[in-house]
Amino acid sequence: MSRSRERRVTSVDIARAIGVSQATVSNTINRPELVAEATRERVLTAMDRLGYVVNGSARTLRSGVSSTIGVLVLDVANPFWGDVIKGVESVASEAAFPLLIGSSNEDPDTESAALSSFDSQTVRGVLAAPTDPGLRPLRQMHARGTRVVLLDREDPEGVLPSVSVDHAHGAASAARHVIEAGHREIAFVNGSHRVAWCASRSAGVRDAAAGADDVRVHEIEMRGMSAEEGMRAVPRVRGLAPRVTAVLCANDMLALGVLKGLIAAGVRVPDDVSLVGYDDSIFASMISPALTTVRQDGQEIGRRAARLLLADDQGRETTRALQRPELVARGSVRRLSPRRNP
Amino acid sequence: MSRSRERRVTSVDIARAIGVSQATVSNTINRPELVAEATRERVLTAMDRLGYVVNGSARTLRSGVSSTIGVLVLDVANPFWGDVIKGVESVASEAAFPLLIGSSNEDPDTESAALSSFDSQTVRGVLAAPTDPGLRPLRQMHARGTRVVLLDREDPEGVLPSVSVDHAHGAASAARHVIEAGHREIAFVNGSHRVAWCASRSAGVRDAAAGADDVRVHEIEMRGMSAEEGMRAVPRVRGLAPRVTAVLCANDMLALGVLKGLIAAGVRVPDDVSLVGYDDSIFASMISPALTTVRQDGQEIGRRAARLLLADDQGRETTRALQRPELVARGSVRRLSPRRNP
DNA sequence: CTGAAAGCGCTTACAG
DNA sequence: CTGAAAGCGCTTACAG
Repeated sequence: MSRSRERRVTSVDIARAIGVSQATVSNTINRPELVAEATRERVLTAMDRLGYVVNGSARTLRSGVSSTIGVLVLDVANPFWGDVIKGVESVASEAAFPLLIGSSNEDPDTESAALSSFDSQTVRGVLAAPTDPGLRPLRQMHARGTRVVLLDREDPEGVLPSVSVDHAHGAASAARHVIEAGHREIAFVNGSHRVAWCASRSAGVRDAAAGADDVRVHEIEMRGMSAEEGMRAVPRVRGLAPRVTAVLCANDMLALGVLKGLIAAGVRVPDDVSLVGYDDSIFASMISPALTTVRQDGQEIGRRAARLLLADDQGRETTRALQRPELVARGSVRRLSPRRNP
Repeated sequence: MSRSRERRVTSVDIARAIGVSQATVSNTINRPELVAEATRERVLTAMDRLGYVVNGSARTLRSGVSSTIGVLVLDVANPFWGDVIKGVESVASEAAFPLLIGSSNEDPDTESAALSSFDSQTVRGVLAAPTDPGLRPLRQMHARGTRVVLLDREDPEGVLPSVSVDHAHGAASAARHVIEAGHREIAFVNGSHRVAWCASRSAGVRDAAAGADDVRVHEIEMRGMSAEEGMRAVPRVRGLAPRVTAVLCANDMLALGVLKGLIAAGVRVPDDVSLVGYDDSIFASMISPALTTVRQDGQEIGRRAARLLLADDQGRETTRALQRPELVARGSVRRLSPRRNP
């Protein structure tokens, strides 16, 4: 009835209740092998009966380490990052490590605010997909002894470990797929090059094009990577048509927008123009035509990053994990010419 | 070079550096109006120069309150919950309140583990979408003085505040839409009734059916609510056919699976069978046919819940916010007969 | 195997 | 307006 906020029960309460010292209570939690079986039983029973839950702040303050992990993503509402978080969560919760979440929305100020908030919680480690190209705040935390693992991005200076994706490889495989199908004039609807992986994907596409004859890539750099931005890209794509016969996109959302815009303009996919996305989002196989795309496994990235963070050794061998995205061929690409090599 | 984990700078370091007391440092952070302008300046400058960041554990331990908010969702990887988290995050980050995230995956044990982890962090409050129908752990936390706001669910006993969605209303509007279009034999592919809102939606569908003549609802209760489960439901739906002319689903993912299964079986949507989803997921407008569905705004739920949690008063008036989902009519429902009322 | 004591870094009355 | 002191709830050597 009353909103009596009863005082929380502490380790002293437990100790008093059964006539042992506070140290013994602490030991049965943290070093049970030091405590006699009978004593341990009594402590455990009392903790259960009184509803004891350890005060994490006191523990962290005293021991100097906490078990919470900070995760900084670009956008919590984006399903890819949701998958990454879920992957992290699955390994962290096994070890009973709480997760602190921040979303930078690609704003460096928001990012550094989130990181310094992690810092003041003295997190055990940070998993971060940084926006700030300089990685300054992360390097500082690392220098101060906090473990850091970069997500979906490598450290150019090679000091911070990372779990990233070979974006250039993924984008190149999309480009090769389309070139293989006989396309020669290709548009690439990309996000801003200030986003590291957009730049990598651009490089991948260009590499693939350079490795083939007569291929030309027309890159269109958009501000965002939403379906709306994809629709906005369509007039520019059509300005390039009819020469352009294939459109590559930096993600499935852009591809969705391009598809919608193309259909609205009476352009048929893949009959008139072929289309390739990136992400293999949940809907990619469901739209019509089914979208050819490139898959990267967000949960796996999250799991590997969390394991890397929690590994005792963090040896340099495993320190730069690189996932290879794979092409998922579906119905949105049309073969233009017979294979050149029979 | 060296992995020297330099000791973190503390408020004592700041105090010593400029010859003031620790209390003055603390005051310039927490009660700046008590500190002379000149002193304040010196403290601030020193903090900046030395790279001071407050130790949250010490602060929480001493003051007895922390600012971190625990958020417990059913599944971080589900876009709806991603939206909710984003909404929470947007108001929490304004107030510089860190977010602790837990994902129960609808398992009561995982849920109570996450909650007790929140508990030991002495969170300022908890936003939770509980799986445990008894709400026991949440009531305990509430009794102990922790603020609790239920997400997407009401407290039957009326003591815990909540921000929920009128699921019955949403489901009823989907059913009415289809009845209005002339359908009389309706399948409802639902999740488990142990999930509170699945039960509510079931009630809403039945209510709508009861309000019309000759309408029969065949509910199919699945274990999960993924696209895979939706595909698995198709044989059972077809067992009901050809009588059934419309299929309602508890979410868009199920609808997606049903759609896929139906197409694979050569059933045309909406020509042979009409289909309605729930959520208005990002892909709903993009699939073919565009999915008629019911929209609930996850970000708004998150924002309202966070505001409710942080409100100083938490008066009883605003304490049970209820969002009304709205029907989004698109192409997946076919009108069977002319309107009955001209 | 158990206990007494110190101390982590803050905030908060309380004096002055 | 500023400082000295206590204390939040733990963990951790250290004695015994």
